[in-house]
Amino acid sequence: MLQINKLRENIEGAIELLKVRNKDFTSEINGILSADDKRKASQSELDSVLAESNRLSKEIGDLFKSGKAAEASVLKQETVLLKEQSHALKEEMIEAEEEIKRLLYIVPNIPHVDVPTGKDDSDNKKIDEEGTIPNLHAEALPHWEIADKYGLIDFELGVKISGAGFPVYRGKGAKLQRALINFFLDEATEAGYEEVILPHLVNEASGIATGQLPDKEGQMYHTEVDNLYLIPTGEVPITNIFRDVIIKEIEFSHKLCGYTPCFRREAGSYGKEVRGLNRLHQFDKVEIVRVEHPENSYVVLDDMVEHVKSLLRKLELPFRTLRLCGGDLGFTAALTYDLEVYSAAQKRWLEVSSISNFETYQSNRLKLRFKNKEGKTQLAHTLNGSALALPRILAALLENNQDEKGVRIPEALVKYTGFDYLD
RNA sequence: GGAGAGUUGGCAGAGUGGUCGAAUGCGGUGGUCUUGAAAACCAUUGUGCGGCAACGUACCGGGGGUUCGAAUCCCUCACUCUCCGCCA
Repeated sequence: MLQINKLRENIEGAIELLKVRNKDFTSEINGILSADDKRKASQSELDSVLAESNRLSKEIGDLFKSGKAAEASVLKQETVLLKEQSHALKEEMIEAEEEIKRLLYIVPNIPHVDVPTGKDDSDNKKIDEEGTIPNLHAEALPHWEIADKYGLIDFELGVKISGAGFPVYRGKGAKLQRALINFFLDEATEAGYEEVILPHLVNEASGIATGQLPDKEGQMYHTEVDNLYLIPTGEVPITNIFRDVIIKEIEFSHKLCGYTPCFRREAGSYGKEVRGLNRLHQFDKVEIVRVEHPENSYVVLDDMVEHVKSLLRKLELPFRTLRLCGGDLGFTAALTYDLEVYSAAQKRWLEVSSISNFETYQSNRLKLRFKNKEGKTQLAHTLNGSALALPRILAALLENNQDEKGVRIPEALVKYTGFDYLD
């Protein structure tokens, strides 16, 4: 959520930048500011009432000790009124605080100046494109048919065990999956990220801190009995490592990576968009997360994009980089780059990574701070990205590398798979 | 799942209802001493909110209550630990 004090420094500027999201937040922001004024006013008043009441309590204590019970009970009368006042003021203050919170939860992050205008994903700005799109032979198949033909994935079996969107990987398909996970983790570790293995179910506080709750409750699977949520992305447990943490400035930067399965309800998805591996309820992903000094975070964002690009190059996949436009930018992000690979048989670009700088939007909810040079606590910047999400990578690998007899495994993966060709 | 114990500042660990934001030790930071370091000694060292500041106020797991006054008493929830049971 946004920082009220920062907002005050440039109210018009914030409203202007938010317009890139195709919505006017003037009334919400004014609401926040006036509720904050109200909060301050009632708190000041409350503080002085409490100060008076504390003073009286001390006096009463002293009087009792010196045996002046009669005088003490006179003072007691006075505290009754103060108590009533303080209750009323506290209620006022809490009311204002709740209003602030309610509004802060519905105002998204302020987009970076570089965020292009646009309505939806068709307006995302292409930054670059690399690799060559393969010319497939006449009988080229989409990945779900390849997966079926060579016994790599059994979608029907997944339906039997769980339901649609829960594929079963078998044999070399499973091995390939594990190879990709190991490859991504090794590459991230090589790049200086510390690997972590974390819980796949998280509590409510974690969901709130990274912004999935309360706004996107319907996206997550929820276990009623224990009140835990299945993670929709590794971002949630990894970033929550830093909840309620004050780090020392010299401890920048933190670089973490982790493999997790991701669980998404994807309510409302249907049709060819969700065919095969395109959209699943459970999928595997390696996530990279960074906690950075505000001065460095945009350099770091580029560095993360570079890392992901290097993975795609090693996998020999054609890809393009997009800067998300205001209409497509996630709620909590200030700037996001998407990387898409070309899936040659489907003739579609598939999003395989989304890399974002959240600036202080997430850290404000996380209470993730650092001590700056003046010794003051200040919010750190958080960033994360997929490096990478597996299913669509697999889809592109299968489709792009197929020939009449089978599928070629890219060189970089062979030491992980132990085979270089699927047939 | 059953029985019991506990939750205090970065950590360890005191705390009779008022003088407790909280002893003490360790750690951290600054300094003295030293060629340098260690040791020793001195000082300092939680977070939020309001305030230019002085200062005020809140926070001793969360929430509620009793009281003029709660870290301390009561209720409730969560979590942790120990023993027993079950179990990969």
